[in-house]
Amino acid sequence: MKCMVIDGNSIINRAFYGVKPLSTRDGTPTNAVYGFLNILQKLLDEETPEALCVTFDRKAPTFRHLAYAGYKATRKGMPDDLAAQMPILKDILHAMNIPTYEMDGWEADDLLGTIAAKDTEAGWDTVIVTGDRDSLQLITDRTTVKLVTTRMGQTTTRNMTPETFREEYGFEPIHIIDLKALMGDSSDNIPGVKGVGEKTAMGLIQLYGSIDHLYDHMPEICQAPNTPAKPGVVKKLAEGEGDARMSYDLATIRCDAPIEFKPEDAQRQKVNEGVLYDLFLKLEFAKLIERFGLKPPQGDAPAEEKGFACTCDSENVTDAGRMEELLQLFRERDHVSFLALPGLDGICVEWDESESLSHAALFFSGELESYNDFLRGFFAPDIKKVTHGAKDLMNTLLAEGLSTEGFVFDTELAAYLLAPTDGSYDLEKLAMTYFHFEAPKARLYRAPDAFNPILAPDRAGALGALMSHTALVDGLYEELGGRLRDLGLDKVLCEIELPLCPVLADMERAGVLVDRKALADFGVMLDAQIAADEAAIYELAGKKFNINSTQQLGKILFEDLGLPPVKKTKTGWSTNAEVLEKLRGQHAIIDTILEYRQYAKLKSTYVDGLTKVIAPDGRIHTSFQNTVTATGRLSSTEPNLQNIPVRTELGAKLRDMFTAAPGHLLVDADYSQIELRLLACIADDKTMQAAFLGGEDIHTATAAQVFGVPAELVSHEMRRRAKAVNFGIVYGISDFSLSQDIHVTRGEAREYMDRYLNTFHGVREYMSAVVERAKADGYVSTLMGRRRWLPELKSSNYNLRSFGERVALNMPIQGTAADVIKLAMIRVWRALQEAGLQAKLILQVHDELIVECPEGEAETVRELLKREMEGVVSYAVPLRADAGVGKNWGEAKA
DNA sequence: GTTCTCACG
DNA sequence: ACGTACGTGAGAACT
Repeated sequence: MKCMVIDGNSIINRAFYGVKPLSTRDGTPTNAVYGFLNILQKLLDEETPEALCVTFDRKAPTFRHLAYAGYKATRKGMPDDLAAQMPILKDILHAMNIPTYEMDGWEADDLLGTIAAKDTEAGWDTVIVTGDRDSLQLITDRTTVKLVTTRMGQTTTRNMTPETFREEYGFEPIHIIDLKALMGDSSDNIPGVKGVGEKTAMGLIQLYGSIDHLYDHMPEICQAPNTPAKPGVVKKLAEGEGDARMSYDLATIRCDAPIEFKPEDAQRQKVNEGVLYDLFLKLEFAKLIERFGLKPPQGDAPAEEKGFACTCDSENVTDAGRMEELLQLFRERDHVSFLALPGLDGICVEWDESESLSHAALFFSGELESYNDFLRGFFAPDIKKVTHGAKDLMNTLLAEGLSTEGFVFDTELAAYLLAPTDGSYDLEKLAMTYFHFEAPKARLYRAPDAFNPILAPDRAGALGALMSHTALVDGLYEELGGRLRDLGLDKVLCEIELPLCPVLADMERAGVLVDRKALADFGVMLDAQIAADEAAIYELAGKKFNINSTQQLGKILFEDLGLPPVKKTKTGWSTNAEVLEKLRGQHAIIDTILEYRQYAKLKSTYVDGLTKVIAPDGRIHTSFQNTVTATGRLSSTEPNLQNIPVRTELGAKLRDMFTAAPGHLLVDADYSQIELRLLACIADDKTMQAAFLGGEDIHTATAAQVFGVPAELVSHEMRRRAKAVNFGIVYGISDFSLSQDIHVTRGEAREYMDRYLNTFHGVREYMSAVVERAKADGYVSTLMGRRRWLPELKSSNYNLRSFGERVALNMPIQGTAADVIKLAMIRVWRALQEAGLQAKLILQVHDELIVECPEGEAETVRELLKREMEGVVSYAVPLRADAGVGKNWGEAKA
C-alpha cells in the first residue's frame, strides 16, 4: 500500500511561478490553484496511490528555528496573489476529500517526516511530493521523494530513491543533515561552519559520512593523503564545531509532530462532485469541469437566472402570412439576434418582447414555402441584426446574392476585442466566461452531414441547442455591448471590425488565380534538385537517413561527422538555419543541407500545399481570420497566403504564379514603412518625423545619425545595421538580440542603441512611458482604441515580465498599423464599388493590398488604391503607399 | 498533441 | 544569474 504526501506550500509555489497569471473576471487570481490541480492530476496518473494527503506550512516562525537565537525572519512573506489562493486550494482539497495537515510551530517538512514515519510504522510505503530538496533526508527503503519542477507550464518529476540519491550525492540520504550542518543553508537560516562551502562539505561527507565520525576521528583524518581536510579546513572545523552541532539539529527534520495520522485516514475517497462543480464554476475552470466530468448539483439555478433569458416561446414558421408579420416586427425592433445553419438551411431568430420575455422563431428551408423571400426580407439593411461570426455567414449571403448590410453587432468579434489573447470565442466558452453557464454543444446543429444530420434523429435536441445558442447570442449582446462601451471599444467594432466583414467575405469568395501548370513545372524542377541533394547528403554522411528528422540529422552532424554543436533545443541539438550558417565551411554537407531545406520547404509547403487547395474555379480561396491575433492584425489560413516567399530569388518565383485572369491585371499597393511612420507619430519624435517629412530613406537617415556621418557616406553595411536597429526598436529590443541579429558584439549593439535613443528622444521617452502606463492601466492600446491586456507585467517571473514590456512597446505600433490597413480596406472596397469598377480586392498581406481588375481599369485602380490608402488618417507624418501593376503578383509588386 | 523548422510582414 | 525581438500558419517527425 502506498501513501502520497504532498508538500502543499512547495507545490503551490512552483505552480504560482510556473503558470502564467490567470484570474477570474472579478480579478481573483487562480493560476497557482490551476497549476496545483494539474500537477495533482499528473501525479495521480503516474502513481495511483491508495492514500493521499497534503501538508501546509503555517506562516509563523517555526519550532526548530526559534531554538536558534540567530534566527531572523529572512523568509519573505508570500505575494498577495499567492496568499489569496491558499484558502481556495484548501477548499478544493476539502471538496475532493483529501485530508490536509498543518500545525502552528511545525514546518511542512516536519509534518512530511512525521507522516512518513507513521506510514512506515503501519507498514505502508510513502511517496513525498515536493519541489524542495530539504526532504531528501527522509528517503529510506520505504520512503521515496518525488521532486517536482515546473517550467513554462510544463511539469517534470524525478523519483528519488536511496539508489538514485546515492548515485547523485555519493552518500546515504540521512547524511544530508550532516552536509547541511557543515555547509549551512541560507534559505533555511542554517549557519553551518564558517568558511566551509558546498565543495568542501560534499568531499568530507562523501568520505566520512557523518559529522560525528568526522569530529571523532579528526586526528587520523588530517593525516590521510589527499584528504579534503586541509589544515585551513581543519582549523575552521574545529572553531565551528558548536555551529556544526547546532546546525545539525536545525537541519534535522523532526518526525514526532503531534498530529493524529493513520494512513487509513488518507485513503482515497470519491470527490464531492456538487461542491467541486460550484467551486470550479466560480473559478472559471471550465476545462477542469470537463476533465473531472462534473455535473451541476441538483437544484442548481436555471440558466435564465444567470444573466440571459432562455427562449420562452418558440414557433416554427411555416406560413407565409406569419412570416411577413414577423419580418415587419423585426424591422421595428432595435435589434434581433439570430443564428443560421450552415448553408443557410435554417435560421433561428430571437427577439425581446419585454424586459423578461423573449421569443424565438425558426425558419427552415423546405418547411417554409416562401423561404427565399424570407431570406431576402431578413437580410435587408432595415433589420438590425446581431449574430456570432458574421464574416463566415456573409460568404454564404454573397453566394446567394443577399445583402450583407444591417449587421449591428457580432458577439464573436466583441469577445475578441474584449480579450484578444483568449484564442477562441465559441459560444460554449463565452457562456462559461460571461454567464458561468454550461451551454449545450454546438455540434448538434453545426455539422449537418450523413453522420450528424441536423434534424434527425434528434430533432428536438438539435433545435434546443440552436435555440439556446441564439438566446445566448442575445444575452451576450447585452453583456458584451455594455463592456465594449465602457472601454471605448464599441467604435473599433462598429467602425472597423463589422464593416470589414463583408470586405473579407468578398475577398475570400473572389480568391486568386494560380497558374497550375507553372506551379507543377516548378515542383518537378524542385523534385530533381531535392533528389540530387539527397544523394549528395547520403554520400557525404556515409549513410542514408531521414534528412527531415532533426534528431537523425543532429546525430549525423554532431556525432558521426564530429561537428561542434552550436545551440541546444529542449530535446536535443539545434539544426536550424542559423546554426548551419555558423557551421558553413566546416563540412561540405552543410551547404547541401541548407539547399535541400530550401527546396524541400518550397516543394512541400508551397507547391504541394497550394496545389492541394486550388478550387474548381482554378483559384485559391484563403480564409482571413479576424479573431486570432493579439494585435488586431488579420491572419490567413487554408492556405496561408500571407507568407508566400519573396525574400529569396528562387522562392519569389512562386509569386509569378499568382496571376490575373485573362484580360485582367493585378494592382499591388503597399504602405512604405508604416510601422516606423506610426512610431514617429505615436512617440511624437520630432527628429524621426522630420526625416520622414524630408522624404529621406529612413534607414539611411538613421544610419547617418547613429554613425555620425553625412547621409551620402552611409555604406551598405551601415544602412543594414541601422535597419536592424529600427526593427529592433519596434519589437522591444535587447542589446543581446540585436548583436545576434547583426553579428556584432553585445557592446557594439548597446552602443548603437544608445546613439539611436540619444538621437530619437521621443522614442526613448515613449519606450519608458508606454511601459509605465501599461503597468498602471493593465493594458496598452492603439490610436483607434483597440486594446491588449498585459497581466504579464505584474508577473514576478523576469522573462514573462520582460515579454510583457516588449509587447507593451510593440502592440500600439503593430496594432495601429493593423487598424490603418483595415480602414484602408473598407475605403478601397467601397470606393471601387462607388466608382462602378469591376475591380476586386483579393488579398491583404499586413501592409499590402492586391486588387484584380480588367486591363482597362488598372491605371484608375492604381490611383484609387494609393489615394484611399494614404488618406485613411492624417497624423504628423503622412502615410505613403507605392502601387504597381502587372500580369502577376511578382510583376505587380512595385 | 507537441516540437522543430521556416515562410511572411 | 538568467534568457533574450513583435505578430502569424503549415508541414514533418516524433510521442
